[in-house]
Amino acid sequence: MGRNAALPAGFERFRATGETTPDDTGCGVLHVDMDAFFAAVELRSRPELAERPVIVAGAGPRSVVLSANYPARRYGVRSAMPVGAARRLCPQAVWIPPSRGAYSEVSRGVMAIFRELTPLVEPLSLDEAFLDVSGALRRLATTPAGIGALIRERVAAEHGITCSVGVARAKFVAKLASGMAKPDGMLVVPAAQTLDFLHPLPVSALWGVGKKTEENLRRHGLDTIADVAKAPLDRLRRSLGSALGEHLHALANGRDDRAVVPESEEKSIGAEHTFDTDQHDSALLNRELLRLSERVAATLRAKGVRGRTVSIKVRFADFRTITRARTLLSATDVAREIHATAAALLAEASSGAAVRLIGVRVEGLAAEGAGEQLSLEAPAPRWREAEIAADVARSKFGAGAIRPASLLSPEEG
DNA sequence: TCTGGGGTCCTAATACTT
DNA sequence: TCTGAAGTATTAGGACCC
Repeated sequence: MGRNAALPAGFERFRATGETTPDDTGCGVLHVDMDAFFAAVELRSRPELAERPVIVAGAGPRSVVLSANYPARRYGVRSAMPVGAARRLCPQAVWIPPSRGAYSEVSRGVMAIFRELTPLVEPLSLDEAFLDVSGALRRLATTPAGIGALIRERVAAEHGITCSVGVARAKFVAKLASGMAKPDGMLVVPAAQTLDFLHPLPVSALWGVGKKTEENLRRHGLDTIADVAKAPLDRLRRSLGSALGEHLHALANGRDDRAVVPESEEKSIGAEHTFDTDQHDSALLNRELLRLSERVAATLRAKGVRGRTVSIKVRFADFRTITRARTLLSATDVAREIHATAAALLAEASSGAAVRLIGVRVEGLAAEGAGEQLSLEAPAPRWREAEIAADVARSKFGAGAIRPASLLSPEEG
């Protein structure tokens, strides 16, 4: 998926083909990105649809497009587009509901291929990853572009989907390159030509520049990456804040020494739900809060972590969004506790306005048992044991096997 | 067009501690 | 006891990513 920039004029020289490959000396970073990932996985079992526009999206009236194959994209369909808009652009498309388990499985297989080649694999999502291959070149007796070509062959042969690869000296350049290589291609940006590659591109190509920052930069007369590179650092700091200003200035000048980091600990775990129609009923909102708390708690327990801060998110009918958070005395992975805190936060924040979306998140995560603190509050172990028993039952008999009694109890409203 | 669900990071204001 | 400064934690909101 990712951001797809069409290959600008003159950039064909960076493309690696069967015949020619640009100089990849010192280009230790690969970015690999599956092409139209969810749609591609679905098409493996329905190859007769390959030439037709195919859209993967949920069924709800407020769903958005999760993935669209290239025939659908020719009609202007993009991921994250509301389904209504996609249907108007391409009424003849074939619609497929998402099958998340299948995507996770293919993702695991693809990541396993990467890890056979180098231990330095940093997944960014199910369908893309950075690889640092600089330490693997001698062992594999090849070049970075050689590894990229090998990955493309193996992913296609073993998983029946295509991917695109960017090869560069720095992470964000590799990421840009893979986006421009799409679909089913590979771009190599020679280290010495990094600035030639970057500078003609619009500021929106920079990783971290979205709609707002692009508007801000353009308001200041900065349209291309070259403009940002030449702008005085102080001016960027003033208009963007010090962190973003310094970051973008460095990127525009080709400086990005962020390493490829294989393992990173999760900072938060959450769940949220958008209602098909806006809701006023506080009892219904509270029941949804409990359902989401159950999901979050189950995920926390499955990952062996607990969190100290519970936050809720409420999006009203007019799309105004608020968040409220409360930090507990000790970390928890118990749905009862998460829900009690979330419900209190909702009661304090609620104005009776119609609610479009509600969400629960637990932050400040630490491994189970790490730095545990004695709590003076009523002990939660009983609830925790009950919830763990429910985890076990669900894993044996399916997700619907256990309905939390508390979902139905009158005291919950 | 009418905007999902999972996250991360940054900033600014405020609260708390020393 | 009051006051201020400085450092840290918490909270809220926003931008961004896939």
